Amino acid sequence: MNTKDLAYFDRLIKLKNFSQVANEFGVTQPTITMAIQRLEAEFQAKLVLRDRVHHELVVTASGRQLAVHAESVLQELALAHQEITHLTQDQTVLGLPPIIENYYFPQVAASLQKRGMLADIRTLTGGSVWLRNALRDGQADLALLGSTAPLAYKSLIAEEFDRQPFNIFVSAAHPLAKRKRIYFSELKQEKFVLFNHSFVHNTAFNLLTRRNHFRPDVVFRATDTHAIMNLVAENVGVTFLTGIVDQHRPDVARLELLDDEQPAFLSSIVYRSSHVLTPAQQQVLTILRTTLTRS
Amino acid sequence: MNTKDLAYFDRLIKLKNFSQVANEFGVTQPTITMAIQRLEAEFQAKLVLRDRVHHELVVTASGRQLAVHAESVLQELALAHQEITHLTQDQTVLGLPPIIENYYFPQVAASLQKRGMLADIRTLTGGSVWLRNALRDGQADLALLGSTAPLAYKSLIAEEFDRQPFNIFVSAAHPLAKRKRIYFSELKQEKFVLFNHSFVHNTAFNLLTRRNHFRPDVVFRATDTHAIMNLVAENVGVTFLTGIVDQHRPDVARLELLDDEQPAFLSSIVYRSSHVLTPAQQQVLTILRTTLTRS
DNA sequence: CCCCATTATAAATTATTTTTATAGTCGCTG
DNA sequence: CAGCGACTATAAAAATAATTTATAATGGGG
Repeated sequence: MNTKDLAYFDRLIKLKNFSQVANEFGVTQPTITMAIQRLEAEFQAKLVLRDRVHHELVVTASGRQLAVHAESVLQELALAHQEITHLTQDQTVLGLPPIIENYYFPQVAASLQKRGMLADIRTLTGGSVWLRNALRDGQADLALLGSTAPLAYKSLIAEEFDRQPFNIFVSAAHPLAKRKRIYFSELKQEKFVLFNHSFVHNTAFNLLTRRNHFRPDVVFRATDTHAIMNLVAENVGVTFLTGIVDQHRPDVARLELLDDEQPAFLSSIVYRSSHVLTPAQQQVLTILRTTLTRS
Repeated sequence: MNTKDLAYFDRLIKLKNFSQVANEFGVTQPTITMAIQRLEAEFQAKLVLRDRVHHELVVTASGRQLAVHAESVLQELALAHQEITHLTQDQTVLGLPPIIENYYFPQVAASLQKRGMLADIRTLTGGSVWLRNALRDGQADLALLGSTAPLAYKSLIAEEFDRQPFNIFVSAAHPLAKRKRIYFSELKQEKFVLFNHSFVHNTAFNLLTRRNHFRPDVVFRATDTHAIMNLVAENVGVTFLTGIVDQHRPDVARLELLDDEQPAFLSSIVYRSSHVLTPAQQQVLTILRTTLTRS
């Protein structure tokens, strides 16, 4: 079977139009007709029904079933391409969420530089949720990810190396600024400045708001710690971040949370279980482990 | 790309000999040479090195990486074939471990028969561990599985419907037969007759022996409850089974375990998350749910 | 040195896919 | 209701791709 046929089929399921699929792939329309016929012969089943009455394309149960597998076959092959490209170029793509990039990466970078390995590393920045997908899709080979619970995905191997509590940051001008510790429930009336949705902070934050039965007033979401801190300093709102971002700013105060069973920010080294690490990637992994794991 | 090439490659990685692979597929040797060259061109990387000196075939890092994905592509396609065959024949293959087949299935079968659906169901018998693989590989569409912990596999959906403690069964002639309850540690000196390894009972049993620091004297392993019970009745050994197998035999006594945090035998309805259920399979699922879930 | 077991290469053959050209279906519209 | 437009199907020809046949190349061992 030709994987091209699966690619045609995959698009057909989505576009529901033979001619459009043909266009997208730069082939003629009968090519798609023939491809589908080949698949129908191969699997001995009708995959799509041409319902001319309601002029739409109906995907049969078999078609839906094949679509599921076609997609993962194509995904698997794309992954193979990505990984082998990185492999032959002896390049390592390391995914880093901004908080981790700021706090943990400098030590790692120093260690890598000493061994002359920093040049072979490309970093990829994004929220932990987004990076987890990038890792799965082969855009990254290794990643340092944040999470609120230990990462347990069959396709990924995660090695936790740190665990930090979340803190509340308020402007020095804020009435709460003189407090050292606070219960989350005391923040019901506050305005919040938070990370945008692809960050795990939200998972933890949502857990706490749910547990304390309130709908937080989120006035702004940003992608960058500094941006958030600047807004907090200006008293636009308060924020919810890990202690490690503490920049010792005189205009922002950090408060610890007093709640029981608080969520924590776990940091892990993560890579695909299906990924064959190059010697260089293996070395990067070792350096990450030795640099980050606190004894 | 042709999946045939991946199949050739997959075998080549294992056999490490072009001619043998050609033989297995009933093609000539240059076919394999060409297939590998096509893949090497496609992925722009050497996949195997022909080391004539030590006359063996060396798989490169890229080759190993591709092998991982090739295998899962082929597996995915085989699965698609299986599932679509079941789909078009409107057949449901239901996996049942023998204990569940004996205890839970009769009620289900009655319910299915009433709706005239029993004929479209083929059952597949085996230990829970074996059946889980059969389910993954598409040999079964649905299964009732036993486990000691909730089943959590990304590729499978499991709905727990019952939870039973494990019991000890001894011959009526056995000194322990007059007891009603017992600690597992009291069985250190006993001989055991158990299920063979593909049953979850062993997971639970091993947990208890490890926790109580002893190496059990397992005199026999069988695949069938009746066989085990007969051996127990003959005082060949004692056994470790769920209470539900209780056949109210006068020659065998059942003892409850007094240990804290005992493992339990969980029964779940399981199916592949990637599987598109036919209306018939959907119905079977509903019947399984309503029949098995105790309110 | 020749033979054996391997894998590679090239040309011929065979198989498969794609294109070109055209037909069929159905709904819509004047 | 004829004709047009938006679809998909079919058949023959053309273009590609895979496989075979025949033979070469490589290196080890008798």
